[in-house]
Amino acid sequence: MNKLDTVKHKLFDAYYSQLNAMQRKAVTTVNGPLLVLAGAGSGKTTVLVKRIAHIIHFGDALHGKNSADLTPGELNSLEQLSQIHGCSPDMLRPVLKKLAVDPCPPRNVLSITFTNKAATEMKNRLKSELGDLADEIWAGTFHSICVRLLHRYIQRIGFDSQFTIYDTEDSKKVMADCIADLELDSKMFMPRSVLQIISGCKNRLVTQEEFENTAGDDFKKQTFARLFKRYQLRLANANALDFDDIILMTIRILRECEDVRNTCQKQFKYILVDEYQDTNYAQYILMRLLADKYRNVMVVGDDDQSIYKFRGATVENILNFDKQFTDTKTIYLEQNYRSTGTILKAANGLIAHNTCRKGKNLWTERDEGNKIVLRELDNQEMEARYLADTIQRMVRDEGYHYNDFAVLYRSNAQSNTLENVFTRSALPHRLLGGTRFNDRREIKDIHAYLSVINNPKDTVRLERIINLPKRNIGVITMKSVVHLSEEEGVCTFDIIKNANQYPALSKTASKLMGFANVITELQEIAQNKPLPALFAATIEKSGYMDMLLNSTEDEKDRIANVNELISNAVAFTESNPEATLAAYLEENALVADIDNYDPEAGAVVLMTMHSSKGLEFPVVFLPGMEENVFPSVLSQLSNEEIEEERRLAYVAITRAKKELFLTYTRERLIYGRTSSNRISRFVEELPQELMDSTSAAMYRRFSLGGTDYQAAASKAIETITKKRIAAKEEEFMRKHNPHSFTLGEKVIHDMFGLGVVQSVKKLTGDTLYEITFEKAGTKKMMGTYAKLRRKDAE
DNA sequence: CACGCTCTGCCTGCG
DNA sequence: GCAGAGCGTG
Repeated sequence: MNKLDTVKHKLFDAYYSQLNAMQRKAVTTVNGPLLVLAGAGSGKTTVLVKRIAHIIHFGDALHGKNSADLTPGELNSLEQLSQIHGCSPDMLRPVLKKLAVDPCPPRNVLSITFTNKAATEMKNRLKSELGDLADEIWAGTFHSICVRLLHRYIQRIGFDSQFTIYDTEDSKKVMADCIADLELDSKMFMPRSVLQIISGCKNRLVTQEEFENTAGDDFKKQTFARLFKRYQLRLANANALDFDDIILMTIRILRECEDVRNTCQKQFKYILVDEYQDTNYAQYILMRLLADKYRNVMVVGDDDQSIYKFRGATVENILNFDKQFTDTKTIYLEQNYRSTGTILKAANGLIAHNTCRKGKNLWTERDEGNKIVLRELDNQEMEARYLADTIQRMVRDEGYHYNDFAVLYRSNAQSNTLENVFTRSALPHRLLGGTRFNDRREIKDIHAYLSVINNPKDTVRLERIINLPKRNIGVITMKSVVHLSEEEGVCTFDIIKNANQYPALSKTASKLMGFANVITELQEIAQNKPLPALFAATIEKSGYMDMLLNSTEDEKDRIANVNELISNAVAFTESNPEATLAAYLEENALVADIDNYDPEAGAVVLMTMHSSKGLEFPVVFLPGMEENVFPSVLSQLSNEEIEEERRLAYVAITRAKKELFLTYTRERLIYGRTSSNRISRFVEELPQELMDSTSAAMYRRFSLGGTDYQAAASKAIETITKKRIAAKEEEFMRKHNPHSFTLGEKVIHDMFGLGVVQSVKKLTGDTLYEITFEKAGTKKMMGTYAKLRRKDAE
């Protein structure tokens, strides 16, 4: 190492004296692919922020080649500076800037996070680190970044740049319509599950055609393929994208348009992705497409905190990163600044039971702290009371505040009892993750009006509001409207506007046109007046407010929420110079949560373990540590799912800074019936010496008493459910697919008579059967062409 | 076309 | 135990 290098290292070590050696390494390694495996509470956000600042101020100052214009005198003065201790970063920065190698303009840095919450935090911290420079950085969620790009380029693949974004509920509505279109049994094909399959395809970049090709003669798959196609068609007609499409279309543009790809690749010289364990395949491809020119891509994540596989995340992204990007440097951040030694040991002990992991061991300089408390309670009511009492006691005797406590549970259903008991005990608490403001019915309704005003092609939203308030326009009328729109090739709104021109609509024409007039009138207001006025007019002229006011039920919450929306419009107009309706709707489509978790609120916080990711609390309670609750019954099928649950437990445990309480009950109400579950395997997997001894004794007793009968019972239930599903599928196949037969089935052929299926060989697009006929011997024939009928043997 | 009754299926959840 | 869907009736 030459003198300059030595001096540089010393100076940067001083500049980053607040960071540990590994964090410093992550911050200063800026060129080339970099994988940072950051354990819980290891200061990864700090690393991300400092690294971006480093890239902007100094470029690759530490490892790049400095232009050799430092005089020996300058070098000496640098060396002297490096020997002074306690130089503040503000003093060092101007000096270090002279050593900068290709510092990067902020507009060429792309920082991707998963949630809006994380994005906001990132932006705030960049702002305080970099001041106004931060405004130019491309920082946001995958979706917000893609939407920005789509606005610029989506017309390149034949879409209108004024697209609408459909949320999950809209998508469900579209899918329900598709299922109805194809006259399918709605019990066989539930919108939710079909959408899950389509989303899975999109996440893995499987196209409709590819999916269709793999379907073979599996009728169910074929039907999914048809629904997939129909769904996309309906979206396209409504000029709408679902959440997955936002990523997908961006990829399509980058793949298909070389010039756009080149522009983007040049634009994003440095790319940083947070929570990389939560990315799916499509997002990986997107990142690749953007990063392929410079390959300056850093991903940060923790394979042990991957808890979103169920929604398409593939932990393989983080596990394989170093194989996908050659000469990746890997840095482990294993020093934890959050939890006590005991809590960390518990977390390490638990996660060690997982097999598929990179392997990482968190450590801390903090002291051991208190043992983990485990308590058995009679039922969920007692459990909630135990939590309330313990919290009250700790506030009274140990100087804690209410906002020091978090209660984390596996499923939202558990929150009910907790909330009731806490309210009764006058314990200040806040419930997170219930119905979000934007998900409330009345808010969705008004947003639907606004969406239709903005994009009349938006049939889904149109159907939502056309009879709300009641205008006596029913499903039948809308069916014929949709039918006409398909026939005439005009959008549904145009049909409604000119309803009197269609004989089929003669009965309801005046009602339809009345509705169209309201929308047209509001569209004019949208053109000429500011947003708050438009919102007020929409609420009035639609008759929505009157509907609420005249309701027989108490709707004061809804009225308040609707009025709140007008204040939102005022706030939006004030903070956005270009406060168009389109901009408002777009922001609201992407902002899923007005997540105002306020640590200062002076209240105990209740939320799911999932939504606690990224947060920390001095004291954490984990109620419901029972098999079939946590791990959930529904995840007991495969080891993979159990490992994901275990990671969830790891996440939950590592939220705690000082104290951790685990509770389980002898009995619990699940789906309205009492059940008794044995203690969670995750409790048994914790090192016993870390547990509070009094409770450990109790635990052993219970554990020995409780055999696997419950597991056996739930297995049985699962088998029954599976059989029921299988039976339904079978019935469906028989009904819809007369050319498909199973092994051993009796069939009738027009010429050969009665036979038995000997073998089934699936070919692309058809199936080859070998059938032994009573009279004609064994024949091979294709399912589609042979005139085979099923012999219903009952 | 609206209302009320019965039946079913149920986790976690970012955009 | 509860919400949402489906079905039958006024």
